Amino acid sequence: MPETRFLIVDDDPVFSRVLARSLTRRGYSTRVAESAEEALPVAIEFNPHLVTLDLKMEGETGLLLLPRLLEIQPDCKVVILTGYSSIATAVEAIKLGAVNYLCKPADTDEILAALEQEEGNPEQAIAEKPMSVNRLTWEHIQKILNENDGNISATARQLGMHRRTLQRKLQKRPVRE
Amino acid sequence: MPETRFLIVDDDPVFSRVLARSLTRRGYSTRVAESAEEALPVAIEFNPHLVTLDLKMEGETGLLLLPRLLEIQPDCKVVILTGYSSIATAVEAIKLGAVNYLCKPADTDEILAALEQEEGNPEQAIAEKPMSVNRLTWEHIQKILNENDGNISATARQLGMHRRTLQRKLQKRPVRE
DNA sequence: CCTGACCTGCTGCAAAATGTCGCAGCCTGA
DNA sequence: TCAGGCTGCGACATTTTGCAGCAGGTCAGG
Repeated sequence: MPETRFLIVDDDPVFSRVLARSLTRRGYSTRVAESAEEALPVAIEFNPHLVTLDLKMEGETGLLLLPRLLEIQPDCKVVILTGYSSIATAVEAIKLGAVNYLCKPADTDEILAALEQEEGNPEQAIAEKPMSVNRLTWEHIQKILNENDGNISATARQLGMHRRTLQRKLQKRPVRE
Repeated sequence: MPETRFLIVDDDPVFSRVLARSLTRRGYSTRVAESAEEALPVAIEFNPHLVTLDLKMEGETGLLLLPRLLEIQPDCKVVILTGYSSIATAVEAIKLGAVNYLCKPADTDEILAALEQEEGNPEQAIAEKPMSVNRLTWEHIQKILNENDGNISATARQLGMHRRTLQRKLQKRPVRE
């Protein structure tokens, strides 16, 4: 079988290494880029079929890289993989052409499944429980932050909360559950 | 100006009515459907330009309705609007062709903004203030509390917050801001 | 009538989150 | 180069929580 080239874009070396090993063992040819800036040239040269892309990285965000990646490699499948997930960025990512959006931690099987999932299946189960207040708050913050292009000060003002507080909230993980 | 037809698909009559009034006041021609089943014939006859679609409804889910709606009206813009949001369904919805995905509670401005976002509308009258986190939280609490017939304990459980905390919050004002 | 299962209000305390100030470094447009 | 806006962060006084309990009330079944 012809090799399948897999590009991992993530600034967490530990995560990247583990994933890369796991993929290599499954027969993929893998490459790792540790930032959006680094990823672009690698993508041009490596010409990957599949990509996992972290959103929150040092420097440029993955959301900016995504369209450029697809411009270069229109056929490659990109799955977003992030620890700071939110509906707002998920919507953005899918609109920009990602084939799926996963929350870390995600194991290799999940990632591959997400990449291979062809068309949307409307079967999705809908959560029976309403969102927790914390979750709702997180989603709202992400959404407004997004609208403000990541400007924390402006977001805090609109949200009627102190910049310091927003800052602290953002450093934490999104609400699990 | 030619009328813009707006279809609201939601099984919460209170919500639908409020939204419909608000939209009518802004010059839209509105119709309401209370279930996915009911929405289809209405859509065929009404031929809407814009749609808000609730995911979790009695009977069929909105996610199943979405593709059929777009089949009938390929040009209409659908925004998903639900209180039971999740990243998984958000991804699905966007893949299936929704232009956006919002978490309830969302006000009329948000909904319209979400619908227009896609249009490459460079204008983007950005400014309407988004809801403050506190207000959002308050609205959400009220809604869940309502669904639970005022049962504080049950509500607290669903909301993932301590009963005592909910209790204290409820004693305070309805959020000044 | 008693009992168990829940709800509700309320008190106290310790832990965690927030509101405030301030400072220094960075950019950016004037 | 300067003014002004953003960002990260430290420190500290306040508030807001999470938790554990207690007493009373309601309701359904035994």
